[in-house]
Amino acid sequence: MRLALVELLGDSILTASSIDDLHEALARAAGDMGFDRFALSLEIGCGADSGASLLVHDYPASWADVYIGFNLAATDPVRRAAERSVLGFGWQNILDLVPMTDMERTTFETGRRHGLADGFTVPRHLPGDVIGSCSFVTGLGKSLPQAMLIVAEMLGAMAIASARRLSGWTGRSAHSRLTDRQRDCVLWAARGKTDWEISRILGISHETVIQHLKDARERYDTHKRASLILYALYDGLISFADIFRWRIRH
Amino acid sequence: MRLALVELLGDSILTASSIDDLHEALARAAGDMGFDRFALSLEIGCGADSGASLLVHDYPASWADVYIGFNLAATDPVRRAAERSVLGFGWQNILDLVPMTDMERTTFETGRRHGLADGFTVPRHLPGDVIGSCSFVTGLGKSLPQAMLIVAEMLGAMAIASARRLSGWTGRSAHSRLTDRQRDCVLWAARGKTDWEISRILGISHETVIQHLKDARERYDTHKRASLILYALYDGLISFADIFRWRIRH
DNA sequence: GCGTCTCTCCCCATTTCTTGGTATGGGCCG
DNA sequence: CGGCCCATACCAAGAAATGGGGAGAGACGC
Repeated sequence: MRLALVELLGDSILTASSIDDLHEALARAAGDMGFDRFALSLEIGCGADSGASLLVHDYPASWADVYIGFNLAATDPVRRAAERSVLGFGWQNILDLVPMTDMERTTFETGRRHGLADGFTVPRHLPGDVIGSCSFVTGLGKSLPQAMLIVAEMLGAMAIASARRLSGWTGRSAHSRLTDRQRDCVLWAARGKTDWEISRILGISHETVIQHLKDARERYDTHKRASLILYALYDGLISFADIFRWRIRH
Repeated sequence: MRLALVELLGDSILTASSIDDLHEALARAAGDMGFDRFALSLEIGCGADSGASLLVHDYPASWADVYIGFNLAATDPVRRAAERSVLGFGWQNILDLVPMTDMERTTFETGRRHGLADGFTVPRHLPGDVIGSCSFVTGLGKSLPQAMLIVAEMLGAMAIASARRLSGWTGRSAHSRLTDRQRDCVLWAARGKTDWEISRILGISHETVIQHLKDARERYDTHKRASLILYALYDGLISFADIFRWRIRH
C-alpha cells in the first residue's frame, strides 16, 4: 500500500538525526519507489549568522563535480522550474512551466549523458527562508514510476523539512533580537517609509524613530538600513506578508 | 484506501473549472476526510505588484464577516505560522513554529468560539508569485483525523495549485524584471555596499551605479533602495543565499 | 534606416540616512 | 537601593541616497 510507504519512509526521513541519516533514508526511499537516484538541495537563510546551502545526493561524482565546479545551477532548467511550481513536476513537463534557453538545454542534456535520464522534482519555498527542491531520478532506458509520483511528492517535502531542521534553522522564534518598538520601526522601514513618516505613523517623535533604528542597527551590527531589514526578515521578526499585505488593503 | 482518496478528490480539485467548482470539490474533500470545514486563501502577486487576494471557504458567515471586517488576518497566528512552515501543521503545534502575541491569541480564541476548534493548515509559497494556504477544520468537541492529515497535505497543495490556475495569474516574473547590470547593482546593494563601493566592485563609475539603481527603482515603481531590494528578493532575482553566502567565503 | 533597449557616463539640488553625542522617566530584578 | 533595559526626545555634522536633467556607443529587430 503506497500510503503506508509514505508513512514508513517518511518517518525515517523526518526523524533523521544527521545529514548522513537523511542521505541513507532518501536513498532507500528512492529505491523503494522505483527511482535510481535522488538529490536534495536547500538554500538556507543565513541572516546575521553564517549559513550555507545544503546538497545531499547520490548523483554520479562525475556529474556532481561538473555541476558544482562550473556552477551549473545557474543554468539548470530543473532548478528554475522548481522556482515556479507549487507541485512536484516531471522533467518532461518542464517546458510547461518555464521556457528553456540554449544554455539550459545544454545543461539538461549534459545531465542526461551522465545518467540522469528523467526525474521528478518536488519544490518547496519559504519566502525569506528556504528555497529547496528534492529530485528523484531514473537512469537511462527507464521511465518514471507514475504511480509513485504522489508518494515522491510527499517524501520530497518531508525531506526538505527534515533537511531544514537538520541545517540548524530553529525558527528563532525564541528570542527576538529587537525590542517591540525597534521591530515596529524596522517593519515600517521595510514598507518603504522614511524615518519621519514612521514617526507620524507610530505617533512618536522623528528623533525617537532615528534612535530606535540606530539601536536596531547596532544589535545586528550593521550600518545600513537595508541590511537591518534583511536581517530582521531572516530572523522572522518581520515577514514578506507583513511587508506586502499591508499594501493590499490600503 | 486513502491514496485512492487523494487521487479521486485530487482530480476533482485539480480539474475544477471555476471557483464554485473548487468550493464544491473542497467541501466534499473536507467532509470525506473527516473535517467539518475548509478555507483556502491565496495572496496573488504580493511582491512588487499589489495583487488580488482570493478566499474560498465555508466558514460560518459570522466569523468570516468579523475576520474580513476587522482585518484579523494581520493578527492571525495561523497565517504567520503558514509563512514559516514547509509542511502542513496542526493548529495545536503553532507555537512550535511561531510565538504568539496577545493579539494573535485573541484572534485564535475568537475563531474557536465561532466553531473553528482545531485545524490542519497546508501552506505553499512561490517567490514573487503567491502565498497560499489551505486549512481543513474540525468543529468543537472533535479532534483532527490524524490518519487523514497526509491526505489533507496533498489535497491542500492541489487546491492551492488549482486556485492559482483559476485566478488567471500568469506569473509576471517569468522573465527577469531587471537587466543584468541592474541586478548586479541590486545584489551588491543588498549586501550592504554603498553606490560608490559597488562602482569599485563592478569596475564602473559611481554615476553609472547610481543610474542602474535609479532605473531599477523605476522598474519596480519604488523610491526606496530597501524596497527595491525586497522586491528583487521576493521575486527571486536575488536570494538570501546570494546575499549572504558571499560573506561566508570572503 | 529607425526605433528600442542596454550600458555607460556626467552635473546639480535636495532629501534621507547615519553617526556622534546627551538626557529623562519607568519598569524590573537582584 | 543600584544597575540594567526600554522608550522617549533632542542636536549637529557628515555620508549616502534620491530625483531631475542630459548624452553617446553598441546591439537587435523590423
